[in-house]
Amino acid sequence: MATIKDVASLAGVSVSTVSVIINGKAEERKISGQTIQKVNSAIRELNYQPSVSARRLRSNQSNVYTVGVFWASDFRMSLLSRFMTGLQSELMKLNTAVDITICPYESDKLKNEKRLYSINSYNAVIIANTSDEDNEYISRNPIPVPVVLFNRESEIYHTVGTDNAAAGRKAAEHLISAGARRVTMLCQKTSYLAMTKRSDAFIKTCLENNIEITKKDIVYADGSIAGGAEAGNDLYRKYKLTDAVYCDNDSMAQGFLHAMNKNNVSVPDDVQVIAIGLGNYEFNKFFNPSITVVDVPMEMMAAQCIKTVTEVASHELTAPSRTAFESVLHVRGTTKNI
Amino acid sequence: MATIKDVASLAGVSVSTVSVIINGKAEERKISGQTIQKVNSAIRELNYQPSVSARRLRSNQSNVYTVGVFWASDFRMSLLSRFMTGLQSELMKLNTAVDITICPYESDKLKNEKRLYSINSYNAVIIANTSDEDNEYISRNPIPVPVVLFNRESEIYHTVGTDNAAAGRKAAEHLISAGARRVTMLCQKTSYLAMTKRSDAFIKTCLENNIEITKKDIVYADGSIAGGAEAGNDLYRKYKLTDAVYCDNDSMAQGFLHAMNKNNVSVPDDVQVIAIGLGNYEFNKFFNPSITVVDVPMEMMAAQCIKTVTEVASHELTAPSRTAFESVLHVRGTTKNI
DNA sequence: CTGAAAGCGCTAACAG
DNA sequence: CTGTTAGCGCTTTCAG
Repeated sequence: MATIKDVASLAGVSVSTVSVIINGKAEERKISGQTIQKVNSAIRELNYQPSVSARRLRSNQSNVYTVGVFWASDFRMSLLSRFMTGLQSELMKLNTAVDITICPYESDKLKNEKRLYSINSYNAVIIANTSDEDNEYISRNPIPVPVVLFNRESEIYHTVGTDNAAAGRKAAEHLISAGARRVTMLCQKTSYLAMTKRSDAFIKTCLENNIEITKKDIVYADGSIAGGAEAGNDLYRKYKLTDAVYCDNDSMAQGFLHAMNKNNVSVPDDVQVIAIGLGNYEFNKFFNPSITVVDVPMEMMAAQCIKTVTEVASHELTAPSRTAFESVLHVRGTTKNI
Repeated sequence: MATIKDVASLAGVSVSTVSVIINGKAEERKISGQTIQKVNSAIRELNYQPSVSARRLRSNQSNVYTVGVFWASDFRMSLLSRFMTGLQSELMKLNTAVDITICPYESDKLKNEKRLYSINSYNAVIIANTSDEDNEYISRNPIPVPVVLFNRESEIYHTVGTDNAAAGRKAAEHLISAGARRVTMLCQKTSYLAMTKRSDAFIKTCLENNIEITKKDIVYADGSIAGGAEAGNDLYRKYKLTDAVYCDNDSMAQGFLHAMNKNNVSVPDDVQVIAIGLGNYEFNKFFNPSITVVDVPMEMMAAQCIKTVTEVASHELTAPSRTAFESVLHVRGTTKNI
């Protein structure tokens, strides 16, 4: 990367002249047109980019606290909005400037993110959506800046999450109280801790109520809306529809409901549906039919991430902390009200 | 903001000692436990934060290009995902490291964003969702770093957008070809250029086809799903439902459709609905009923923002450029197929 | 075991 | 009209 010095020497002038020109003060300082020309062509030739770091440092405004948010770049991108909304609400309460840099990463490839393992990138990082493999990696290879892990568990990092087991249990309890007898689980292909916890609790609660869930009752799909629709169509075609379906996320539920609608399967009369609410609250509430969810309070969790980050920054927090928020059941149109 | 120097003098040691300790090399360098204690308590007392700028500068291996994305912090936050997906797809093609910092701002208050008017914050900025007022402000007060304006117009900045007028026209043409005779427009309360362009073209096209749209045919709502639902319920209660409704965004359409569903109004038999597709493509496709939209290619536009930014950076672009992508009509279940 | 000092890229005060 | 230079906060090499 070319520096201002390189530009200066190529143009045959001093650095300050270059600086003056770059910052649009050429007129004011009466730099000759010729010099401006020389400098500009040097800039172009070297493809010079001013260094923001140097400028920030110099301008003493260097104390912007910079947080990197590592977020999976797949279909979970659609959950980013809700997270950012939560972050923002908390950031507004702060009187310090905080820069939020989004670092999308490929699932299972968190190890390739050099910015995670450099002290030169961010003051702190928030890591979300880690797969089991990613989690394993970061637990073995400590990250050199403060970390808040989102909805996962860790021995060495701060965590902010929800009571995933309770969420699975709540979903099962509601389905059972609504009269479900045979249940199908719609899960995401790629396994991660939060899902495992929910699923285990769901299965356990069902079993306690004499509903057995075996391998064949679990369907794996892409975690997207399209994935849910595909699974729904598939179950319908193969006459495998049970009287209740648990979806490990709301996107799949939306797709599933679309498939039911297309196939004239009545919800909740023929099939009841409950989902874990990860996406936009309104999407579920206003879907046709409106979807019963155990909502994960993403905004509160996001806000807590910022709180934790600032507490760490102010050295109030030393040992890894864990904060969990309760998920909340919203009974709506896809389950029966008995 | 305390610096490493302050820490050093409070602890009564040298800067380098502090640095060594901070970076976990105390063992390696055999710093005495006592010194470590002194330094750590000084750090805590002064609430010391290492400056990322200084670190980045020093370790000039990471001369990261930093782009600020200014995005309205209201309900449009839900559109951020789609934008980020587009950005990311383009960033991955690059071989340079680019940091994307999200700067949420309050609509009409862009003028308060100091980071926009400082050369010390970002190498370039992308500005989205500007209200008319915001646009007016930034056109009068030139921003000192390269700017790409998203889906707006400007004399002085680069713009990336869509053919808004064409989008409005396409929506009208489709509605007309589907047999609409009396049309209601559902628009957002806060006016902004893209909406105005679409609306004007929509109205004009209707008029050309002998459908007159007067003030009373235009309903203003909050641009959210809830806003659309409220407007839908309101129209129903007041017997003001026409045979076709144009929604200036898909969120409002979803809410509107929910209201229709609740009130047992059949879509598209009783009311046809078409929307401008700003949000997630899948949400509209898999909604019940699936929604006919004129889709704004947000991902492509986002990708182009990055392209433009890099072209500006490499000095290929000098005069303000404008790039526009075509919106595309997806005929689905909320309009009749005649 | 600890400190002095150079230098990352940039801007601005001051000097010619 | 243009150049010299100090210094922003930090890390690291080299000397004690």
